[in-house]
Amino acid sequence: MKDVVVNETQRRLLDSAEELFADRGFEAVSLRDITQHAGTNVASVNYHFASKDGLINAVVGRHAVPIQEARLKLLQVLLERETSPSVQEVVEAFLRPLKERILERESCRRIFSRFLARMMTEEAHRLPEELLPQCQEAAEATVRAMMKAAPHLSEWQAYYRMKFCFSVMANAMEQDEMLIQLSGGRLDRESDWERIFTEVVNFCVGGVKG
Amino acid sequence: MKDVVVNETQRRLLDSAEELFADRGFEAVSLRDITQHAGTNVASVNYHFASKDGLINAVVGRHAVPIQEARLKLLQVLLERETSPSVQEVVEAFLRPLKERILERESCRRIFSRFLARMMTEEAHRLPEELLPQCQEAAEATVRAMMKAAPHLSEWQAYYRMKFCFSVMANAMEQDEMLIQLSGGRLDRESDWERIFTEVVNFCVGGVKG
DNA sequence: AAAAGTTTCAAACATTTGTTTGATTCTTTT
DNA sequence: AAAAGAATCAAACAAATGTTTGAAACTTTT
Repeated sequence: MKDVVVNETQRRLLDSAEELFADRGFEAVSLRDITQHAGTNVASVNYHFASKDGLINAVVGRHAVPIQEARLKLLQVLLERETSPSVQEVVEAFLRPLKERILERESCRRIFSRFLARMMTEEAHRLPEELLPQCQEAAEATVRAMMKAAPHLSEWQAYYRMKFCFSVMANAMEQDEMLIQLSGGRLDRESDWERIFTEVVNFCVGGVKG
Repeated sequence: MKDVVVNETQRRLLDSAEELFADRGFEAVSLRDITQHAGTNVASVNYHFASKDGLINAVVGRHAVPIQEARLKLLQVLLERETSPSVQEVVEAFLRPLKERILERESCRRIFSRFLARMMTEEAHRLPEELLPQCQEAAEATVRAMMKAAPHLSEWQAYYRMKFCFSVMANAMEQDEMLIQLSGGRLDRESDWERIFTEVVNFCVGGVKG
């Protein structure tokens, strides 16, 4: 996963793709939409990223890589500390890096939300190989930290609860469109991300302690 | 949402579609795949369900309608009772009907998981109109019951926590493919649904109490 | 049994999509 | 400045998809 962008065209393609994907979803955006927005030729995507899938993975990777790095760093601090971490600390180490990134770049929220959903709509629910090792590493660290914080959990339980935490976070990242629709207008569009994140953490901490 | 299937062809189409969609996802399955599997003509889908989307909604609706009915019935019992329900009771009323249905018909699990993900990959994250009123009704009842069980929650919080519960349930319903991949084989394929559901409820109860 | 209706069917339609090609321009190396 | 390599481009490719059509077969009503 080399995230070094050597070429200006590559950067423009990534930026355009990110913007359009975030807005309309991966399938709804054609290569022609992207290249037009980026002011390049249709062939440029295949030249620089091998395929549309390659482009999607690159767009996601640009966020995922630094997030996973930050996540791992925070978790390692907790793991190397002599005193056991609290559940709250583990959950925050797991979720904060994603939250921070979203604060910096709003499109990251919608890209991730769409990317995760996309994994589920496809035939097999699999992470792209380029991202897998880092994800595994972070997942293992999270599980280890979680078991240190809540020793009553089995490894199986810890994996599932990590997954649950991630589910909550992922779904919280979605446009709240659906919640507005479901509440029939009782909920307005005014939910700021900071406030939602607090709810996410509270829910997950409660859940992990379960 | 008329779920009365008058026609034999309609039933065959729904059954075939459900099987194939569950296996491969909505996009990956073509109308030709479905009609071939059902032994009907390509045009039959458009004749009986107006469009592929109509077919998808009908497949989902066949499960969603009875689930929402059961959910509402359970919640109404809790709401009409003089003593306040416990959080556990509310969470179970909310999640059990879905779980039971999945036990009866396994494909329901994968269909729902895929359907929800599909909503998120699409341009706007919206429920189909046919399903909306029932979903709203059940959502409102859930929120009311949840606020009765945990009076410290605001309406805003209750809506979000309901959403979180649903997220956890929905993601738990996925193939655990991803978790196996993430754990690098430490988790085997042996996670039975009953056990997972218990975890889901525990997590959600902890989360709602938060 | 004729008429009206519903349902089925083979075939065609109309687009759209990601991808490849092969020539051309630009950049770097020798 | 010549040669080699990298990047861009217009155009064509190839294949799949949901949808429509209009006639034929079947069912129900009169």
